[in-house]
Amino acid sequence: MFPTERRKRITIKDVAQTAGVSTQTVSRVMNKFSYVSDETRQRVEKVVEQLGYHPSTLARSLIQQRSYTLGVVTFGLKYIGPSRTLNGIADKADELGYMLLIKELDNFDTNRIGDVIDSLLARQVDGIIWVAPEIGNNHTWVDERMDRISVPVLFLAMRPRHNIPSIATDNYQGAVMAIQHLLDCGRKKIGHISGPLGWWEANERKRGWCETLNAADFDTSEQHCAEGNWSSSSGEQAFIQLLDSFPDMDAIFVGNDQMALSVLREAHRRGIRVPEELTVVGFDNIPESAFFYPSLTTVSQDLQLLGEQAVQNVVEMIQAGQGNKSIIAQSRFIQPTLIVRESSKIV
Amino acid sequence: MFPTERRKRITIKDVAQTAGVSTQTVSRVMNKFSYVSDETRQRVEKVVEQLGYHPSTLARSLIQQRSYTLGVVTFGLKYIGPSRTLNGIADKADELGYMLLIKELDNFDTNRIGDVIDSLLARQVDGIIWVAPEIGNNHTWVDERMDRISVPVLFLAMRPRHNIPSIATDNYQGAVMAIQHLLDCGRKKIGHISGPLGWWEANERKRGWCETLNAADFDTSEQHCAEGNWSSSSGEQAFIQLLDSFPDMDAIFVGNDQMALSVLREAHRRGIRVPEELTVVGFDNIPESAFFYPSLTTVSQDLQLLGEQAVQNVVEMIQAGQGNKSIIAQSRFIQPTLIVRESSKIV
DNA sequence: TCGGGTAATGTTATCGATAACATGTTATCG
DNA sequence: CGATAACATGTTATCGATAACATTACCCGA
Repeated sequence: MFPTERRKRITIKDVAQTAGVSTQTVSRVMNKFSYVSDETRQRVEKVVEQLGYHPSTLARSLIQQRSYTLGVVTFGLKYIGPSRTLNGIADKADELGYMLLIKELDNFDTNRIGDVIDSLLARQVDGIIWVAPEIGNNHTWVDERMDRISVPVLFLAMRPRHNIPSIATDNYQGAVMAIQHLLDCGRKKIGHISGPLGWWEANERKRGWCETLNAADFDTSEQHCAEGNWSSSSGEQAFIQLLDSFPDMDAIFVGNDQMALSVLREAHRRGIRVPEELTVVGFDNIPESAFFYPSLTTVSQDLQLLGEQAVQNVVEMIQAGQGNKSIIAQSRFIQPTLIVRESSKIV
Repeated sequence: MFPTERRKRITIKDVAQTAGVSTQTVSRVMNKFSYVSDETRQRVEKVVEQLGYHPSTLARSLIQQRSYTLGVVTFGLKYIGPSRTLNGIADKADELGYMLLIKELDNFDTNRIGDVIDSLLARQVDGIIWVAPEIGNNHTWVDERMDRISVPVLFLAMRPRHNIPSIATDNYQGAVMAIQHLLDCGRKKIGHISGPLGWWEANERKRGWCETLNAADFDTSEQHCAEGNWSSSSGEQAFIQLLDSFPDMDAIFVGNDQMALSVLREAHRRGIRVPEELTVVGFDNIPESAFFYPSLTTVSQDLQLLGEQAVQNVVEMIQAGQGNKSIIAQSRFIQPTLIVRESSKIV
C-alpha cells in the first residue's frame, strides 16, 4: 500500500511567489495592515484562496513572542465540577480569540507541578489558569515559586493569598445561606456532612455551618458533623454515622449534592420523611438534583461563570503586561445562590 | 507602581554563551544525542540548571514540523460524558508525551468546523481527535473534506464510515444486552424512552431495543416508545406520555441515566413499585446511578477507555505517517457492560 | 523647484531552536 | 605510517512568519 499522501504545507513564500510579490506584502494582506494597493490585495487574496493558504500560528507566535494560547491546569476532569468550569473557560477563550492548552494533574507532587508549568511555558502560553482544588498544603509552592513564572497565572478555588490573583466561589457564604434558610424553616438541630476537610472548599462550607449556628446560639459539637469524600457512597456512611451520633437531628446541610443524594435515599429507606422530619440542603446544584426524590434544595455555584471570569481576568492581565501597565493582583469571590426545592419545603 | 517585571526568556544562546560553547552543543546536551564529552556535558548542564533554561517547544516544533500536540474538538463539555472522555484523552496523552489543544464547538455550522480545523492545523497539531456527537447530518462534511486535512483525524462516537478511522461505544449491543436482561427477567411489555433521534447514538440504542424485541416476537409499535432529549426533565415528560400510550408496560429501557432518574421518581410518586411492577434499565452508568432509589440497573460505557484508545490510535497513525508507512483506517467498537442493580432485581 | 509627507513595495534581520554539513582531533588498524 | 573511523565541536542554512528599515514613486505646498 502506498504511504498516505500528506500534502506539504503551503507557506507564505508559495503565496508570494505565485502572486509575484514579496512575502512581506502577503503578510500585510493577511494582517490587513498598512499600505497595500487594491489591485495587489485582490491578487494576493485570490492566490491565498486558490492555494488554500493558512498562516502558521506557530511561526507567528515565535516572532511575536505571543501565542494567543492559555494554559489550563486541571484536576479531576472526570467530575462534573471541573468540566463545567472548563466549559466556561473554553467559551470565553474562544470569544476572546485564545486557544487552550490543557494539562491534567493526577497528583500534586511539586516536581510534577514544576514540569507542567515548564511545559506550558515552553509552548509560549500567554497566561495560565489553575483549576486544581486546594487540598492540604498542595498550594504552598505558590508563595515561593510564583515570581519565577514569566506569565500571569490565575488560580481558581484557592484560598485567597496576598498578591496572587484568584477567583473562587464564596463557599462560606453559600453555607451561611443554607444554614440561614434552615433556621428560617424553624430547624434547631442542624447536622452537617462535610467534604474531605483537607479541601479548602470543604472547610469553608463547614465553617459557614459552624459560625452561623454559633451566632444563633446553637451547638456545633463534633457529634453533629461527619466527614465524607464527596462521593455518594461516603455520604451514605457519613449519614449513618450521624444518625447515630446526633439522633434528634431535624435538618442536615450536606457538603455536596452527590452525598445529599444518598442521604435522601437512606432517609427514605428508614422511613424518615423529608422534609418534614429531616430537612435537607445540598451544595453545587448538579443538574440531576432537581430530579431527586424529593427534589433537592441546594446552593448553586456558577462554575461556568467562574471559568469565564477567569479567562477574562487572565486576558486583562496579559494585556496589561503588554502595555507595560500593571494590574493589582486581587482575589475575587463569586456569590452562590440558594435554590429552594422540595427537600426543605415545609408546608 | 512599577510594571510587573517579566523576566526575559532564557534561550539556547544564553546558555551557549555562558558555557562557552556553540548552541549546537547545547542542543546536543539537551537532546542526549551523539557525541559530547563528559566534561562539556557537565559544564553545560550546570549552566542550564543555573540559568533555569527550558527549551522552547515552539521553536522546536517549527523546525521539526512536529509539535507533539494533539487537537481535540469537543462538544457539550458541561455534560459528564464528554468530560470523562476528555479525561481519558488527557491521561493517555500525558503518558505518551503529548499536549492537548482544545476547541469546543457550540454549533455544527460547516464554516465553523472548517475554521476550527484550520486553527488547529495552524498550530501544527500532529493529529486531531473529534469528540463531538453525530447529530443529523452534521458529519457529512467528513466524507468530502477529510482528504484535505494533512494530519490524522480520529472520530469518536461517529457512525462507522468507510476509510475513516473512528471509535465508538457499541450502543446497539448495549441496548441488546439491556433488553435481553429484561426478557430474562420475564418481562414481556418493554417500553423505551430514547434520546433525541437525530443523534446516532440514540438511534442505535433504539435499534437495539427494537430488533431484540422483534427477534423475540414482541411488538415495538410507536406507542411503546417516546423521545426525550437526554435531560431528566424530558425523561419525565416522555415517561408520563408512555404511561398513557402503553399502560400495561412492565419494563422500560431508558436511553440514559438522567432520564431514568425521573422515571424512578415519577414511578415512585404514582406508587408504581420498581422493580416489581416496572423494571427499569438505564444507559451510561453515571456515578450517581448506584445511589438512585432504587439503585439503577444500567449499561456502562467506558468513556475513559474510549478516550485513551483514541489517543493511542491517533499516535499510532502519526507514527505510521512519520515512518511513511500507512495504517488502514478502521472503525472500532468498544463493548459496554451491563450493571445489574436493584431496579431490575426481581426477588 | 525642492523638501517632505504619503503610498506601495521590497530587503534584511530576527524569533529559538535543529538539520546538515564542515572541521579538527584522537584513536585504531592493516 | 598513512588511512580511516570514531569522537567532539563549530558553522551555516532552515522552519514560517513578522519587525524594522530601505527604496521608489508620486503629490503637494511653500
